[in-house]
Amino acid sequence: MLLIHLIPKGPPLSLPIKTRLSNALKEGTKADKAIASYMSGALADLPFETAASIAKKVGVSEATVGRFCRSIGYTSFKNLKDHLKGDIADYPWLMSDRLKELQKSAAAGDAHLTRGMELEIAAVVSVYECARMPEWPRVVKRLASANNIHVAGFQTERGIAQYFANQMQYVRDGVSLVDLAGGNFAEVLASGKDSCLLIFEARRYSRLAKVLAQEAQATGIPVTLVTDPFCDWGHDVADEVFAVPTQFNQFWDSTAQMASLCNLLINSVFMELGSDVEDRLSRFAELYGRFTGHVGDPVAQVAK
Amino acid sequence: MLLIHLIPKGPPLSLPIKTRLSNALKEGTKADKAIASYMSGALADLPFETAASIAKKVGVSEATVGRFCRSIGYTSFKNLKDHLKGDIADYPWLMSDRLKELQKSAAAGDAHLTRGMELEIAAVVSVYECARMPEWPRVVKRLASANNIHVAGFQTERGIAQYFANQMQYVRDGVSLVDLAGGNFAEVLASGKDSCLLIFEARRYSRLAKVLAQEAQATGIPVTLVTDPFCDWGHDVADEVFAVPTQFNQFWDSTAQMASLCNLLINSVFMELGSDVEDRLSRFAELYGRFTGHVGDPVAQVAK
DNA sequence: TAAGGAATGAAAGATATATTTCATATAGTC
DNA sequence: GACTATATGAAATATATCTTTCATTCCTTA
Repeated sequence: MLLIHLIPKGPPLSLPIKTRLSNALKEGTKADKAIASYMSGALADLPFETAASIAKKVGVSEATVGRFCRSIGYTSFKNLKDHLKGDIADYPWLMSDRLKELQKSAAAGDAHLTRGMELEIAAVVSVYECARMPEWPRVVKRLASANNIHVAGFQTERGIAQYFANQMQYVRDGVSLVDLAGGNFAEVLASGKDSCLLIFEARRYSRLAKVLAQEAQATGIPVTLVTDPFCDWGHDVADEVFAVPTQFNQFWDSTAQMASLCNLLINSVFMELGSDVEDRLSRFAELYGRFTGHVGDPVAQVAK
Repeated sequence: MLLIHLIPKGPPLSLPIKTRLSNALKEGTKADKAIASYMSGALADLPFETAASIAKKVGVSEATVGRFCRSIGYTSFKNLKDHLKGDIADYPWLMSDRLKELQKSAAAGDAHLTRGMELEIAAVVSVYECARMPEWPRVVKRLASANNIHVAGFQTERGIAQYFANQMQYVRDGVSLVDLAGGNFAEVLASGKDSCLLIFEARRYSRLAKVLAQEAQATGIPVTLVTDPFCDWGHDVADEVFAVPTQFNQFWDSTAQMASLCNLLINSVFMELGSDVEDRLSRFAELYGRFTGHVGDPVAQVAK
């Protein structure tokens, strides 16, 4: 990168922005690549960004963003945005445009897929409805205060359970993923008074989930169940049941949106714990070193 | 119009912008109407405009544009632009009563949450856009035909990787989750010519993902990377990169929507494999007995 | 058509955003 | 490993953008 400012350096004439970005992706400096990479991945968001907001996200300085824009041929970030408008005028920024675009291409190919997307969006809405249910705060309080949290998921839901457990472990101690290695659920059932259990279940693949819930409840451990809308036994064996839609026009059910619920739940617990958890995250940050300096990681987020 | 500034006057919270504009078009003052009219006609250009630029076009003063925005419920023109991003609410299938209900209760409680939901919905759209990218069919073909599929995810993404692997295992043979137990990636790198690698990564928490990708590519194994939009090294070490949004107004990033991409990918592979996989699933169904008779499980779905 | 209230624009003030400078860090070269 | 050139970030500066104040205009209504 040159030091002479003010003069756009890059490809002098109007190449499309995408081309410029992918050139920078190959030839640029480290920071350049980072910026170019983010920009090309989030083209649709660019109009809403500022040099500073991008800088923060990719972890470089505001100045560098400005310099980068000059290095690929614009005079400034603002200038880049201006060109964005005309340069690829048909690129959709507005969600409604993006949806139209998808529907258009669906007409050619598979409308099936677009219908699936609509269902999946509806599922997201459902998930956020869960967060407004009267039992939600109760679950959150329990997950924040209990001594032990056991998280269970079998078959295809094991991944979801693990996802939840892994993240929750950042937020608090005493979170464990229920393991079947021992052949029974001793770890859960013997874990003392102040424990609770969160089960992810769907498709009735696994009888285990029901058995576990029953036994836990018999032992006096509160049970929260995240399942699909077809589960008929949930309310009998769980203190709270959250139903997440799973049918999105795909060849079989998808429990993907349970992951969204996971994060929502974790976020609520984080809020509940308040500053306690911040200390914890700072300690983690030191531990891992590599956390620092990136927005979007716990420390940076908590700090703000 | 009131003279009290600072307090947004209009419909208190999250009605779609179009609705607000058309209300203003009926009820507003002369200047309001002019602005509303221009804005609704040029929604797609708004991100590039400033209060001043609109003022000039419409023939009012800068101040009036600001006041107008406040009168329809935003705190400023900039605030209006912010809401434009990810504003999906005027899509008929989203105008479900449930969504309206949520938005209403958002007025009472946390608009924050509803805003997060909108962002998450936008992420779903992004995911489905991935499925229309030119590299998508290539990845699908590879995942359908390769001898071995290695799936990797570290730290918080391990759960996602597991989720994908577990489901993919129903669809085809030779799917394995990369394990770090051995301390290296021998299992992947020594797995022969016809292998491929799918990595879930985010937040730069894990250097491992990059190392793995590099080594795999050096060995001639095709690498597909699913990551967040902030990954700056993806394009260097992966044959295909899919960026999934991760920031939903929560205290840290959420990679939940990667799970949605997982299912989409699995579904595509299923389609690619066609009837082969149906046989496989039937065999599974017999094996597990308990599958049968339930809507939403593989057999029932495939049958229909 | 005069009076009062609301709406508006001009300009000053406040804030946000971008650029430049300069000191430091980094990468490449011998 | 020292030298050079480039790249980078922090802080200062400049610029753009938005908000507020206040005087004026416009509208309504008696």
